[in-house]
Amino acid sequence: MRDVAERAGVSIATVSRVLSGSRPVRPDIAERVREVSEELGYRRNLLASSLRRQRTGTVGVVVPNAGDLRHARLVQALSQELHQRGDTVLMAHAQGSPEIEEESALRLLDRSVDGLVIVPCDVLRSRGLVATISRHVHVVQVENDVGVSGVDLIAVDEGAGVRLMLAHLAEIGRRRTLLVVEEGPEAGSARLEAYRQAAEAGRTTAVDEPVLGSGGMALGREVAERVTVGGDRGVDAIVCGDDLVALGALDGLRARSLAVPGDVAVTGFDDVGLAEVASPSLTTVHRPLAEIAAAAVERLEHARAAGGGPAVVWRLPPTIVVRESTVGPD
Amino acid sequence: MRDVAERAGVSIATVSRVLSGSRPVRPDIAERVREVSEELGYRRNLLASSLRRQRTGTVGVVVPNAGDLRHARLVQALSQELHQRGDTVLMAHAQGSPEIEEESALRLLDRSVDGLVIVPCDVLRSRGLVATISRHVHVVQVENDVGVSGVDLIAVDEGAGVRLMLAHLAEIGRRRTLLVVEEGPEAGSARLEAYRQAAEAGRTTAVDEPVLGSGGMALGREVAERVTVGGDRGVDAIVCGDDLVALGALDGLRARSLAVPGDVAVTGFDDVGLAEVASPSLTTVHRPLAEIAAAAVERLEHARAAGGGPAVVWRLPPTIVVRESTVGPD
DNA sequence: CTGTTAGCGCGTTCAC
DNA sequence: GTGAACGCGCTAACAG
Repeated sequence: MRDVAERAGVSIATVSRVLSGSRPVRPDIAERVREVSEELGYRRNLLASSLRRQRTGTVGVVVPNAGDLRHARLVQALSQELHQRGDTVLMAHAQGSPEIEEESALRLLDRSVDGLVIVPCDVLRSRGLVATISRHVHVVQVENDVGVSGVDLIAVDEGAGVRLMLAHLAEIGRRRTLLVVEEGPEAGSARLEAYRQAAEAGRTTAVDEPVLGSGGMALGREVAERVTVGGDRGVDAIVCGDDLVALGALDGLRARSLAVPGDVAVTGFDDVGLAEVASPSLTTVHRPLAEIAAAAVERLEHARAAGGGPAVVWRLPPTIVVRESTVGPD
Repeated sequence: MRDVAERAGVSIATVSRVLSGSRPVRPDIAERVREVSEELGYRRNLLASSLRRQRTGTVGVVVPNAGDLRHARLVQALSQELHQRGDTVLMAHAQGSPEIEEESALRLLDRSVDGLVIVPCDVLRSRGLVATISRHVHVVQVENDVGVSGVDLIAVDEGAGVRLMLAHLAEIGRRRTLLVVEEGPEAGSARLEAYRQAAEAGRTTAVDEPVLGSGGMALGREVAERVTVGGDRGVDAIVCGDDLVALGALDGLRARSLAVPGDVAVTGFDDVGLAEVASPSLTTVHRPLAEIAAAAVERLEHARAAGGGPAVVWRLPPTIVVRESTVGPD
């Protein structure tokens, strides 16, 4: 920076002002400074800048598992959004372990991130971590709520997703449904609740008790292999808690030579890459990751500008994507 | 840090030495310092440390598209590997555009990353960027080679993958193969070449000219719909350039009510999540992402320790994962 | 082994 | 509008 200042015949402070745009500088002089720094290939050292300004222009992103498509897409959306605002992403992934999550998150803190968005990997065991870091930096939780007061939460409105799907099914004359969701305190219960309410309100008919289980694809396959399909007592649509389970269901039905959606419709949840490559492609609830990312960044921006303010809880409405598994040729 | 020094009755330098472990300190004193800093909840400011040491403990990772499963898994593997070494990941994704890639990478440079691993998004148009950044920091390219001398390259040995797959097929009596790959200067040609050589050497029979095309799933579906299967002139295995194409092939064959692998086997390439959820599950070439990540990190470590040294080109051998689409029940 | 001091490269007070 | 000097928090070099 000294070199640039000398070559441009100005002081080092002027160079700083031109390059950071922190204060007005005479246009001709500014132009000259820019030329010289271009010429010398000079770039300011953001480390020094950050140290001085107490702001780094970096945001920490912590996800349970970076290799999972859902989180990968979220990171992508966040990264894109942050890039636009001139920020850089410091990424960490918990590898499914609260211990690693904690260590990673603290490391990001040590690097003085301006904000942190985290998908807590365990609703219970991540709680202390979120409480701690939220005392140092603005934190926004995504998806999972660990229940620390004063911390933002951005999630999708799971209940709305279920209602949307049931409405679609009702519209195409499928009211004899079976719900299959993965167990877990997280999103499953909200969906279950919404489903039960819909059944009580008569917007769908719960042919059987909802199936709770685990095992991803295997769960769906298993259910599909034993469910009674068609007729007065049978099911005409299997509503799955995520796309992977739905894939399993498709597989199980195929093994029985049942047609989808001819004999029975199948629906998923997430729409993060699996649904469109399934065969038949899956009608599914689309998780609005771009909107989630935008909302998270908006909250960080807000905190930066307005300081504190009360925490918010935003449940964003998902949309539904209709594909072959409910209205297809079969 | 001053506070800690005072409370522990030592100098600020001693605190630094204890916490960074840069020099031996008397054990009792060290213990006391650690206690005090724990007590005060003190954590050293890595920004200041980095500024002083000219090393940040961060590594930049640039991928074409963070939402793509292949790159997501790579980032995951890298992140894991780097976490172990105590490093943090600064992530950027190019969103498919060389311009954004360039801007992102330069930003990472401005943040003084210790090293950079990049999957160049365009073999031609990313060249200048790689040349530029490699003058400032140790760069390791992954997958795509932009052809700048002196820059490491870690990739998978595509030819070996094809040979492995053809050997497996031959072993189960499938020699009448058809190759279907996506066009592109990148990996496709290496596979094509390996295939042709195998055909000439009589290790497989190319029933027809290899199909080059684009469109992912649609490409595979289209080929499957028109290919002649079985008999003296037909195909008994479709070898696809990636799992998505293979998925399309499965779909196309299903539409014709042909059994996989009964009537014809299908194989993929990548094994990053799609192959195991396909139905039937896909026999595929496994891209060794963990090994690639480990190799990349090893190179960075090497550069850190040994300084320069000549650049390396490592083509890692893939493995083959046998699933239902070649040896299944059908 | 420990303390003192200088300075990493900037942004920001102040005076002018 | 511009320049000089201080300090962000830490580590490296030296002296003790």
